[in-house]
Amino acid sequence: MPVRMKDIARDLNVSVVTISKVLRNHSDIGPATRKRVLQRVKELGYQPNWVARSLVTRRTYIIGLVVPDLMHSFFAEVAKGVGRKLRPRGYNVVISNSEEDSQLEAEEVNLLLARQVDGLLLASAQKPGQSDLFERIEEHKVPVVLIDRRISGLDLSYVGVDDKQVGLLATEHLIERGCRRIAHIRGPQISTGLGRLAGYRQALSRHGLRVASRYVLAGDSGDSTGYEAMRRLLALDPPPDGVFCYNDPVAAGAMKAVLEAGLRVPEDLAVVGAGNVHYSDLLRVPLSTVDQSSSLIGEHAADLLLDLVESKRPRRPRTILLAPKLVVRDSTNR
Amino acid sequence: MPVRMKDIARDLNVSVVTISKVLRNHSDIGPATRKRVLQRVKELGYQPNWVARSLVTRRTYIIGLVVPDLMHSFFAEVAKGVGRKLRPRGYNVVISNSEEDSQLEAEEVNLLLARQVDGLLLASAQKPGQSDLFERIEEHKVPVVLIDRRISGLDLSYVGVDDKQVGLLATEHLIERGCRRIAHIRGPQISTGLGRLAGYRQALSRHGLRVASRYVLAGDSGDSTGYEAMRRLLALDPPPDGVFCYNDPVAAGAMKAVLEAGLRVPEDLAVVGAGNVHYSDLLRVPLSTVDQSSSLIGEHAADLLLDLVESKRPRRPRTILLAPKLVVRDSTNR
DNA sequence: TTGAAAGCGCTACCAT
DNA sequence: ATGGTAGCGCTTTCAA
Repeated sequence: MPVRMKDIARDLNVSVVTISKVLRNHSDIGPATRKRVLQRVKELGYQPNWVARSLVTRRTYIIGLVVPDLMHSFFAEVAKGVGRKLRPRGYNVVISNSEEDSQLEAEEVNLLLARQVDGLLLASAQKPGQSDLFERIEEHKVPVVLIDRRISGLDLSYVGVDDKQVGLLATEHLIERGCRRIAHIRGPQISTGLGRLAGYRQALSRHGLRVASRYVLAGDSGDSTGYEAMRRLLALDPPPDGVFCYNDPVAAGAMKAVLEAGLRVPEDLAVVGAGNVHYSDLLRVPLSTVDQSSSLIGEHAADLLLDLVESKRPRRPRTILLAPKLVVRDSTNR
Repeated sequence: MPVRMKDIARDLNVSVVTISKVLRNHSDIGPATRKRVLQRVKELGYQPNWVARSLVTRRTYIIGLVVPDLMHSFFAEVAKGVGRKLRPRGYNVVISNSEEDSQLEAEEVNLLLARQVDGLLLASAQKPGQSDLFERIEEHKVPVVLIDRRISGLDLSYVGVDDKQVGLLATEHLIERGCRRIAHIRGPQISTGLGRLAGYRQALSRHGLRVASRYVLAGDSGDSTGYEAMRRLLALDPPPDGVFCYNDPVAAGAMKAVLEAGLRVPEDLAVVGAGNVHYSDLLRVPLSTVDQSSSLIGEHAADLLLDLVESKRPRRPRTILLAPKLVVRDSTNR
């Protein structure tokens, strides 16, 4: 039903090959023929069938982007950055949501591989050594760039921020603002969560503060866990006077719990998040946070991946570490 | 390099057809052969090449989802709902960001059509009659379901809320809370923006309030425009004592402007948004809004589309209108 | 400058 | 129950 090259070729009494060459700006075509072909292509509104083309070229111009949660606007922003770079180059992006589940993630990646994607952008929920996912990717020889989360022991390209630095910046800021009982609501046991935790610990010990383990609570990455964790922290005696949260959604949830308990932010308890998602400025108390230049992460990752995809010979993995930046707002302004 | 059916066939001394049948659970294969095949498939980690399969079946199991802005978490939530329904059925979703630009949107859709997507989910930025986009889609015989925004004059399946009702609910709520000078920060000139505006007007006239045109300001859909628009509203004499905003991001921006001007929400000025995005509860003043069951919209749209895609014979377009629900929080609590 | 032939990896159809 | 043949729409190679 849709127009094929064959149809145009028949109309014009030329071969299919000629059409194909014109459409790909092949040089060895006479100007007259080229013009006739282009004319007819426009008349019929012909569009090449990418499935057929992909089968022979082995290039789909599809990039797979796997994120743990699109609702977390950090990842939406990364996705936007990725799209901004990839679209003008003719690529489409398939976005898969792993829901922070490594099993689901593996299935999604397998599907993407079966679809012959040209490359993979992965904010992985895998714990190290948890699966053979990366071996599969390796086998398929599909280039990968890790985003936001690194996987230890794997020599893959990576774009993200220095997470230890994130933890350091946030925690030292709290210390500098006079907090002395600083809690941390941790993230998952992946590079970001562990790195920020390490930064938190280092900041405390660097300033001679004790790391009280009861002040470190496991959460995961949503605002409801921030809320729950904060309620438990408030029940401690003495409660903390500052908290560094894994990310902004967690911090938003935590802040809600603090205010609900009748305490003031930042006077009674200062709060810092991480990620600088765009609504942080609009929260009950505008949230101090550590900016990760999310859309830049997406753009850099896309660039790195394009380089891998389009270079003929294998290239060494590269790492781009962006410097986190502290953004001070009211939630620590005391 | 990757394993093909041909390889397995050779190993096992059977034909490619046999492999193909086993993998698709075709009935007419002997249990012994089936077992041998499955065994070898597992050993080699074989995965069917979807590109090749698609070329012959004319089904890609890819659905295109076009949204104006992924960063607006309403659409991220819709996308999540869509994915939740489609993934278990073996579909992948290509998400395209049109950035509220109808030109860009048309290009994206064309690319998706060239990719032979099985169906299209479209939150369109097209103004009526603006382009031949829908004719192209029609030609390709690719099923479409419109999301959130309808296009007048087109008989296409649609899932969304009754936008006039959204405007009515929000505005009547403000009236009921004692507001008398009610402003509206409008959205773009598409069904959602126009519908909500109509609801706003109807609510006012129903209660004998004058619709002062200077109280209706054009915005588009982001928080920065909400902020700007609100500053202009506050400069009026008398300023409004209530405002209904096109959506939650606009409302968040508006609220920021109000508070910055030293006024109180809701005492001096009550604010209502629309969309009930998940962080609305966490804003400076928790935001009253009209819920649109965003992820349900995504799920229903996916269902409708699947029905269109998988039914042999053409089906009539269907419309699913979800009832908007008022969510009262502090921003109107007076 | 043009095109005939082969083939990408798979499935549909029809024999056996 | 199994497989040979043809073909999906395109590109690649090579000959004319």
